[in-house]
Amino acid sequence: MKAIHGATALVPERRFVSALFCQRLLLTERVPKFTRDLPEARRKQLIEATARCLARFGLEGTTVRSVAKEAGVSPGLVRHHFAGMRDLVTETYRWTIREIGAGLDAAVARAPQTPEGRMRGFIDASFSGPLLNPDLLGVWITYWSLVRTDPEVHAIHAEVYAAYRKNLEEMLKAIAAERKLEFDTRLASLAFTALLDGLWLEYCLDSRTFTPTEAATTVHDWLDSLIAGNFKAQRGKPVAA
Amino acid sequence: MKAIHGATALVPERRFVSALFCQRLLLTERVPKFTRDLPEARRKQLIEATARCLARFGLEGTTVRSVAKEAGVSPGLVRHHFAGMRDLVTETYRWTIREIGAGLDAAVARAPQTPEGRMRGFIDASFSGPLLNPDLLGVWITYWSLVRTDPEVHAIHAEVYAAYRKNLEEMLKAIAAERKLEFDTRLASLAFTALLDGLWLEYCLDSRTFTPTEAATTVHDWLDSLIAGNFKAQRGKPVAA
DNA sequence: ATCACTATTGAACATCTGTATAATACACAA
DNA sequence: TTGTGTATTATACAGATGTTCAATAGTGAT
Repeated sequence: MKAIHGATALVPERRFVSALFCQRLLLTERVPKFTRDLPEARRKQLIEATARCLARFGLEGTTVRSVAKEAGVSPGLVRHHFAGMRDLVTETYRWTIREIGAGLDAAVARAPQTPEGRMRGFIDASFSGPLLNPDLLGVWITYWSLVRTDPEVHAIHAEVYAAYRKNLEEMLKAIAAERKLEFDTRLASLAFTALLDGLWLEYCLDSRTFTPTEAATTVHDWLDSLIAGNFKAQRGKPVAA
Repeated sequence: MKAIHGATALVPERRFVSALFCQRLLLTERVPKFTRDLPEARRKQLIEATARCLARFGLEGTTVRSVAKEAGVSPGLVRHHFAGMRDLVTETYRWTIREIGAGLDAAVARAPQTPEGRMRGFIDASFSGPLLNPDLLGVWITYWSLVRTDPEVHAIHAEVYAAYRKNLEEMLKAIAAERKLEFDTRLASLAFTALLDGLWLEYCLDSRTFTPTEAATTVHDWLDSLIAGNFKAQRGKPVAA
């Protein structure tokens, strides 16, 4: 389906006019029509512009022209720095993953360095800061869509998500060892991520339903229950008819 | 971004050749180039074709032509039965919601008619049958995308999801009354839906990570814990630093 | 200053999109 | 069989899309 952009104006048409710029004008110096940038810096600008477009318009509304407009450059530049739109979106995927992962890792590192402390830091970080930005869901939905369509993105997803859950499983194992608990850490990490992601998804879809604090409380309570020894999932337990 | 369709062939080009058709040919009767259908029937065919396209190609790959091809009709027919692509996709949204809702309601009705029995029937139905079809996620992702973009779809979502959770909250209240438990049913239904939806999402994204049985077991265990009195979420409880 | 490099632009291209519309022909009634 | 309504087709159209490419002009080196 063709994209239906909302309002026409996406980004201020005029370039940013700095003091230096005005000074140049007064001194009748040459006014540059554009500024050159190192490829690395320009790539980052384009990636961030792509993320903003994905958040606002979804994959269908993220085009060479909308990204270029958002970044304040000409459409041709996109193809100069990336192999194509497909490449640009995939790179934006990788970039977003790294950003979020780094943020979570930092939160865990800041938390009290006990097994439980790290886990609780992870929970709180999941419902605060940049992860609570509903726009992030717009970007993430695109990735889910691509995970289903694009084999390359699917491979990236499988790898990243396995590491994500393995990391959590290690934390849960540490808690189990510390508290001398016995439970299936694989299923526990599965339940934990499902609860966390489900709450995050629902909050981003409609933030009026509950507060981030309530979401965090819900997961903390789940962890309380786990620590109290109430998690008893066993692999292969038959489902009630 | 423009859609990148996979293989060229989406649907068999040749129409279905029935025995009756061959008989007509042998008898040198007139061979109809197309068959007429009641608008209602044709609308349903187009809606189902749209759902298949959404599942395979996502929103960007679902076009007037791909839907028409999938349904085995000419592109013009789409506009004859629907106001436009936007209308067709929205109707497909409504249709999918009704299908799933009816399936879940039927499963609940088949279950043992006790508060707990209905709840467990709901859980099992969520991880069996048509809901386990990973293609459904492809359709659902489209809706999430539209919920963020289209105010009309957002309104539908808010309404449907509120009813969905209210229904679950009623079931939880019945359990609480039966077992004489005291817990915040709103937060409990929130946690339940988050756990359920999170597991469903992850399974559809990568079905090799765990089995549907394990997913159902996880939710059943959560319910066990609730019934055992371990759910103690209170509204406004401060989050641990 | 001048030069060389290349980041950047802007327009052109074929293709795909949703929509509009005239022509067609199926199915049913008389 | 003939006539009628309309479901259905086929084509046309303007606009949007990804990509290509020659021309331009910043920017640092000389």
